[in-house]
Amino acid sequence: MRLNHTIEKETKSRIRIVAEEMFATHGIGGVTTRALAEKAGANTAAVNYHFGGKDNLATEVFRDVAHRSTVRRLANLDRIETEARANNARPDLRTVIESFVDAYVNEDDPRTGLLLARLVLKHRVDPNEWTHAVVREELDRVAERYVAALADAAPELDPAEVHWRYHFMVGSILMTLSDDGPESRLQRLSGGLCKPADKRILRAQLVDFLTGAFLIGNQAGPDNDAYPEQAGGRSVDD
Amino acid sequence: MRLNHTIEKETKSRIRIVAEEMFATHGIGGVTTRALAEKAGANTAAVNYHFGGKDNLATEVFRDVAHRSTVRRLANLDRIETEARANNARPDLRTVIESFVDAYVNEDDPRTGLLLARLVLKHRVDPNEWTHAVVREELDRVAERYVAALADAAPELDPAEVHWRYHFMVGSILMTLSDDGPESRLQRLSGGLCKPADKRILRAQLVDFLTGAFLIGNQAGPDNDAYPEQAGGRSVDD
DNA sequence: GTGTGATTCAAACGCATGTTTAAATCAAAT
DNA sequence: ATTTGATTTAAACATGCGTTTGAATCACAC
Repeated sequence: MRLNHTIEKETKSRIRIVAEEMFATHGIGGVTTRALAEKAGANTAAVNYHFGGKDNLATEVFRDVAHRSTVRRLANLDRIETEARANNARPDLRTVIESFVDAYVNEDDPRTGLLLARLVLKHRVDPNEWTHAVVREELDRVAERYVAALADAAPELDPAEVHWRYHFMVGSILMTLSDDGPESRLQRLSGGLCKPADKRILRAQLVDFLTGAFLIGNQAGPDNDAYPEQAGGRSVDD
Repeated sequence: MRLNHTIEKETKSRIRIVAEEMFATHGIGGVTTRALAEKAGANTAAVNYHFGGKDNLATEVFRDVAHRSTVRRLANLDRIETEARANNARPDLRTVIESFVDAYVNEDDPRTGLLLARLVLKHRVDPNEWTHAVVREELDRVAERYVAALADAAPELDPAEVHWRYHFMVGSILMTLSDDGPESRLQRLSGGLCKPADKRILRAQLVDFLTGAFLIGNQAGPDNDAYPEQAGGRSVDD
């Protein structure tokens, strides 16, 4: 085995670090083996030599990111629930939501949330062997625990409603995170009023939005089902 | 010019129809020229002959879908606002949201919403010349009009907040639509409790969720900023 | 029928990308 | 110095894709 104790880091480590950085910046599909190797100062073949292929590298990177976020969120939930039990109270809805959002939107570590968004969006747009594996094996646990916590914090909602709203919540968070950068649609349409890059404000806005969304009291208005008409009037036979 | 009045439709039309169908089913990146041509009973070269390339075909299909939905939504908004003015009242928040959701989630035409979701998600995951053009030229108008209508219907929110929440709303709708099919994460995690394929229920759930999300009354809880700690204990110094 | 322009077709092209190969290089052990 | 096994390298390979080509075919006008 090579024991290079010189200044330069091991090639494998450099590739791993550059990969995470590039996946966050350019998205998963936007990173080629060649560009990645070049930026890491390594040969193209080194990626396959050390990781056994691009997919394995991506799996490793995203499994790690997902795992870190999962551990942190489960710990947060544990703390919140323990604290609530100590007070003989239900966990506070806003607190639960805040802790969830915090894992994605955070001034200190904007990359983790962005990477998670990239992962899940890629899994949605074109699912994969490895995206499937990472999502199931790393993210499912968090979802289940949070659904339970939300059900506990919002006891007026029945179980199905909690599931629906949890997924709506994830959707709004992920789509907003993927709207980062100077090309941001939100920033453009708001005429610069909203800056998604400011994670502090983004987080506050998300928490306000989502807390309201989980509160009950949305009795159907008088004219529900007011939009049955459809463009072109297609029939319902497909 | 060829004037084929026989039973079989023109090749161009067949390609166009099959393209829309396949884009909805497999996503934009999941459709190859070859597969498309085969399913349309045409030669691979026919796609380029009739449309001048895959991108042009996609542009045409999605511009059309986006345009139809835009026209319909603007008409709906007009009607709502006219009706409100006639009653000397603000437009009803729930009604506005309902009309927005309706364009994406509808029992009669599930494909339009799915296609719109595919378009915007593709634009997010890897933006393009043509996705950019279609989004800007067909969807921006709707966004602006709806932001205005929502601001009118929820006067307690200041303009920036309305923009934020509009984009959160779009996010939850699109992510949910892209979670269709038997592989649905929502369906799996809810143990079959939620069926995204049932557009009727999906729409009702979305409207409930979003109406709550646009209501004010989310004063920050007692322990706001309760999650400054970050994995590794980073500080909040930016 | 013949000519004409539009359309269809099988085949090939060009390109980008992930991967493999086989030789060269390196660091450490002997 | 030699050997050894790990690593690095340039180059080639394999594949999937959108696209182009040039000949064949078709519907129609004359």
